[in-house]
Amino acid sequence: MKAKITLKDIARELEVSISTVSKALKNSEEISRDTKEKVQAFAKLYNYKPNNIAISLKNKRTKNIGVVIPDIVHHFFTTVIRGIEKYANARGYNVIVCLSEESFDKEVINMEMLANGSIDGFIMSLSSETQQKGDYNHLKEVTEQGIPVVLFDRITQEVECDKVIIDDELGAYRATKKFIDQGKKRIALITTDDYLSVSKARTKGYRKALEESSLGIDESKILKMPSMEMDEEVIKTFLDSKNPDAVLCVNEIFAVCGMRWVQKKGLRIPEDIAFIGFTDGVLSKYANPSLTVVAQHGEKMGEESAKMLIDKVESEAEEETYQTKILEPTLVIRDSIAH
Amino acid sequence: MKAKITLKDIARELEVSISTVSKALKNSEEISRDTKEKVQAFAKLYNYKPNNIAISLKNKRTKNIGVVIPDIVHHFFTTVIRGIEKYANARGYNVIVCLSEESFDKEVINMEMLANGSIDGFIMSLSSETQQKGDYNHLKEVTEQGIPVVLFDRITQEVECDKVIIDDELGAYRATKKFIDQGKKRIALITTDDYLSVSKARTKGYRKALEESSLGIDESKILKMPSMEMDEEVIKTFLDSKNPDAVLCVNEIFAVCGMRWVQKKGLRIPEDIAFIGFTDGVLSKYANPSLTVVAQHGEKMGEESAKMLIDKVESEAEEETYQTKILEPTLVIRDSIAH
DNA sequence: AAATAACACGAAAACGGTTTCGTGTTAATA
DNA sequence: TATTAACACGAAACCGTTTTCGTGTTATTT
Repeated sequence: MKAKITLKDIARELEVSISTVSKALKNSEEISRDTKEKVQAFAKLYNYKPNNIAISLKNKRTKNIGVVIPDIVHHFFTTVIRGIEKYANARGYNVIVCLSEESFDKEVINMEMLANGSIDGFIMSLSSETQQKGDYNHLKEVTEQGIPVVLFDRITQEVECDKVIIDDELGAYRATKKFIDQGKKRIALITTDDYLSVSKARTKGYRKALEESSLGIDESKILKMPSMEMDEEVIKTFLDSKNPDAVLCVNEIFAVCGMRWVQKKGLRIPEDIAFIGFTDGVLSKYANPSLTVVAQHGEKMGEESAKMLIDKVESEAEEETYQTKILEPTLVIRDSIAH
Repeated sequence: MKAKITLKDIARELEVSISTVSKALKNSEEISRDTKEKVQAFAKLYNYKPNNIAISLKNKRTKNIGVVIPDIVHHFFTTVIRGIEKYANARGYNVIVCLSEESFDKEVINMEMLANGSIDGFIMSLSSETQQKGDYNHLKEVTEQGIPVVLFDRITQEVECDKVIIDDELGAYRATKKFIDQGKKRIALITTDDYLSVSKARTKGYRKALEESSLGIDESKILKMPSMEMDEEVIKTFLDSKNPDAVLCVNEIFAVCGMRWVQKKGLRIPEDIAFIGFTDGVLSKYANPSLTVVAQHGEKMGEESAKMLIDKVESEAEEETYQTKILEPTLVIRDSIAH
């Protein structure tokens, strides 16, 4: 086992000072060509690499960014991470991933763990519990400490920071409009409770489209799933009793479950009943029939978030100006609707 | 913006030395009760938290572990990360995720980035390119530097380190056996090229089961997909020409595509043709019909890997003894086979 | 020959902690 | 009263860098 070599080692071996070695390796004008060559050759020979931790301590920059998300086993978040990772890596940053698992406490603990020097900034999406509680003090604390934060997707207006979202309302609006244009009359919505910012926005878009049409809103055709957990029975009962001819779902899973059930009953998709979901994940692509979805462009979202964060981190100026970037959702047409 | 407070700040304010503050906060016996109370109260009031970087530099432990995987948008790897994260977090470690994206170069670069003090150890799964090249010098280098490494799933025998795998051969064997027991006669295999350690093992299990039976092996019934990318046409042609009555697939996607195609042709699943895949992901669960799979227990694998790594990191002893943990795969029976 | 400038390098502080060892003060002992 | 022990704290080294500033040596200028 050959241990890592340090500046001190090189200095001792070459009988020069540590500062000389440091400067020589940085090709400083201060050092003679002879010495520089000697030092650099030696460093290469012994594969010298500066210690990241020491550098971090010195310039108070870790080149790490902390990502706190509710759940990683979720296609959307996974793609966001990929976007973040790719972009951050290209700019020399590493990504520390923490999972809140939809828990307020874990979110707080994770942030505290990272906020003591481990990272230069946060990218995060709020846990459902946090959104329910409406307690954002942990966020306010880190921003007050001068640590930049970028919120994405599940955000709140109560924290002043950069944000990246997709226009969920618009996405739902367009999807619903699509149904209306195709002559669907009994358009249902399967969503979750309103405390999730995204579900709320999607419901709003759904309502808006219906209000603008001659159909109007039938409150009974809106199913609010009590939890994030799947409960197939609830969906089945809902579909059986309301008998919709089109269903908008706030995620893939609700849609796929719904499709499976109505097919079992002998209905044809999309002739008898059409489906549109949210999130362009593997499920939608490989479902039978393949599912039309409102794509959220997670990877793009990750990139944008990372860009905003790193730009802020690296900007000297302490501007107190924050922006919210709104990405446009797009409808990915597949076989679960007519086309 | 209130900046973070340091030991020095407390010392100045309270007119004691830095060492006294440090000791007082650690409840050292050396310090009088009076002073301790005073310091602790002050620290709490100003919400003092030690700087992680400084501590890391001092005791040469970062409490970070580096995870390098080929792809994060892949259910199996995602569950592994979750397992790692949960376990590591419980023991006070953070997880830095790096993506090799199946590229040898990125794998090397990522490891070099992290190996300079940023992490205490690696958990990784080899990129396909690395397995193809058979070049493991980057791994050998870090282990020689004394950085512990745990390889999982996609491993190699050429590097001496701890390993966690599932018994892929056994999984494939059992799945194939299942087909045989159910009276299937034309059992096909859809796999990838052999350079992936897992595909190789699975193929071996498939062969073993057939050899033991009266059926024997029909080489033409083995389809090696040229790349990781999906190519539906290849699968369709294969299924059409070989007309199998059972198909074992090394992942979910091959299986789901196959199912969709044969259903379109009017075949019944599982009566006319049965399917078993690998990886117990969302696809299998929500496919139509739901897919029987060999579950790989990614989360468990992640936990085990994290446990092995952290144990090694924290063990003072420099034992040069490595173990390979083999997890048992289990068959998750769903509607794509008779039961 | 003396003054000045350029050059090449080293000493030391700093980042924020931990830890060893030394020391001045007080209390207990002989 | 002199000696010793216990107590409470501080100085300083250390982790591995970066960076400022000072300085001795040589080369250039007048």
